[in-house]
Amino acid sequence: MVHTLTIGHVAEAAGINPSAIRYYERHGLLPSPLRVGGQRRYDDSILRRLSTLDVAKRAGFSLEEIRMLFEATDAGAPAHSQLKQLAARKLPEVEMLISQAQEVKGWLEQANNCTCDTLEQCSLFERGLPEGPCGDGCCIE
Amino acid sequence: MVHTLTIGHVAEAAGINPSAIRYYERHGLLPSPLRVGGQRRYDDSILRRLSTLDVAKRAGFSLEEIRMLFEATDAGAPAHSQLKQLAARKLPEVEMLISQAQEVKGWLEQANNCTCDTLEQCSLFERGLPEGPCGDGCCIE
DNA sequence: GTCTCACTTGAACCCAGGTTCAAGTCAAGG
DNA sequence: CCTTGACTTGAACCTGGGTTCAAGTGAGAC
Repeated sequence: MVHTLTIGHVAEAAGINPSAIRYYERHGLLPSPLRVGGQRRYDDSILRRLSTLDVAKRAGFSLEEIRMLFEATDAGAPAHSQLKQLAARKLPEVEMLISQAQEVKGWLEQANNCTCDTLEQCSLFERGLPEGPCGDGCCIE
Repeated sequence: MVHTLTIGHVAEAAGINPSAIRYYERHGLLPSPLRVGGQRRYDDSILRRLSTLDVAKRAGFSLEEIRMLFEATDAGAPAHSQLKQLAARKLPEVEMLISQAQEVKGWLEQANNCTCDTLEQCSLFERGLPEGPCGDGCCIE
């Protein structure tokens, strides 16, 4: 493990912009790397970290949540328990998102059969979709 | 239909902030109301309009899309054809959202069974979720 | 010496959908 | 006349996840 990768190399290998790497570092998602002449130098382990970060992002975790996950496991906490905690928080959110999206899908399919000439007479806009248990507009943007 | 409602009354009746009503008006989603001493005065029809707006928002349309919908139907275009056009654009988006969210849900459920001590060894982060046909992070925020 | 290239930094900007703020106006009530 | 309260406006701010910009630095090639 030699520290030879510049930020540009890492960015290219990970398929992101250098600015994103600096952003992650500033926000505590990546450790401060060695510096050579002021420039960041990385070893291969950064790539695994970035890939983990990417998976976690796509799993719906916010950067703040990922930061806490990294912080805890870096400090020696067992990954599985941290992960379970996060998953337990996220699962209901995702399930809600899915059920809301399915409502919306049903509404859109009905819209495809609409024959109204004006929006005022259209029953699709009568009360429309149920608001969902999480209040207005928090699930579908 | 008398124009007696102030913006505050309308806001209360619709369950939104007066600032939101002004915001909608500025962005062409609501017609410019009568003014009495500079103040906006509305009749009941604004409530139907706001409710339609709300349903459309919850159906996943952006304010810009809703603006175009209102503009077209206010100009006499048949609502059903405008609606179908919008729905045809939105349906694939919503379906994609649902399938992505279901992937995420599956991942989270597996995370609940994880026994790894470190994130590095955890196969959930190996390649993780598929990227989905719409590229990185466009579907689940 | 000087060219170029990749890097460094902090600050400003982007998106949507509003909210909040400061400063001003209007009408009614006392 | 003065206060109070609701309204008016434009401008600035907020969220998250970065990108872009200006100005500067370091190192290697010529």
